[in-house]
Amino acid sequence: MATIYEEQAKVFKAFCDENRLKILELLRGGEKCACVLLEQLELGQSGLSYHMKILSESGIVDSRQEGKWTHYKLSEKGSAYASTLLKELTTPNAVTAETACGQT
Amino acid sequence: MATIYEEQAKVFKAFCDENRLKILELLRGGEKCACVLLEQLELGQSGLSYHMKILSESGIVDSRQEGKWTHYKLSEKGSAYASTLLKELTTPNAVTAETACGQT
DNA sequence: ATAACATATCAAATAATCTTGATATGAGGT
DNA sequence: ACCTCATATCAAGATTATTTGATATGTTAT
Repeated sequence: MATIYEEQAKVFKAFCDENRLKILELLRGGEKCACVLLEQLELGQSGLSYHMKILSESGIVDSRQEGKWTHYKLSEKGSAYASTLLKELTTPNAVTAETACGQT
Repeated sequence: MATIYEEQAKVFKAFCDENRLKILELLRGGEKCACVLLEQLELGQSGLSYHMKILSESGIVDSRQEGKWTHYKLSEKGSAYASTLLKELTTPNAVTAETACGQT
C-alpha cells in the first residue's frame, strides 16, 4: 500500500530524469512509436521500456498498442492532473496560522 | 556545467520525496523555522538540512536568516516557475508533425 | 573570549534508481 | 506450428540519493 506522498511523488518522477525529459520533448511533437523513440535516444531497448513504464505510471504518458508496436503520447488528462497537483502542493492554505519559532 | 534537462529535473525533485512533500505540506501553513519543522517530522537535524537544501535549490522554497534561526517558506515565484515549466514540458508543440512508425 | 545553541557540512553506510545484457511474452506472417 | 520482430521483464552491476552520526560554522549571550 502506497502512501499519498508516494502517489504524488510518482507523478513528478516523470520529470526528474534526463532521459525522460528527452522522451517528453519528443512526445511534444506528437504520438510516437517506441521504435522511433529508440532511434532518437541514447538508450537501449530495455532502458527505453523501463522509462516508458515510469512515464506511463506517472499518468503523463498514454500508450496504445497497434499490432506489434506500442505508441506513446502525452496524456492531456495526466498533464492537467500534474498541473493541478503542483498548484495544490505549493498554494498556502489560509487555515493554519503562521507559527513563530518555539511555539507549538 | 549542468544540462538544461538537469536544471529542469532539479525543480521537480522537490516533489519526488516523501519527506519533502511533508515539508511542503507544513510550509503551506506559512513560514516555519527549521526547529519547528524538525519537531513535526521523523527526521534528524542533518537530514532536515539536506532536504531543505534540495528544496531551496529547486526554487520552490525561500529561506531567511533571523539570528540563529533559519525560516523557510514557499516561494511564489519558484512555484509559478515550476507551474509554467510543467505546462511547457507537457504541451504539444504544433510545429513538428506526427511521424508514423518507421518513418524518419 | 567562552559557552550554548541552531544550522550546515562531511563522511560512511544504506537504500533506491538506472543501465545493460539475457531471456520471456505476444503479435504477425509463412 | 514455426519464425521473426517489437516490446517487456529479469537479474546483476553501476550510479545516485538518502540517512545517520560526527564535526564545523556562525550567532547570541555571558
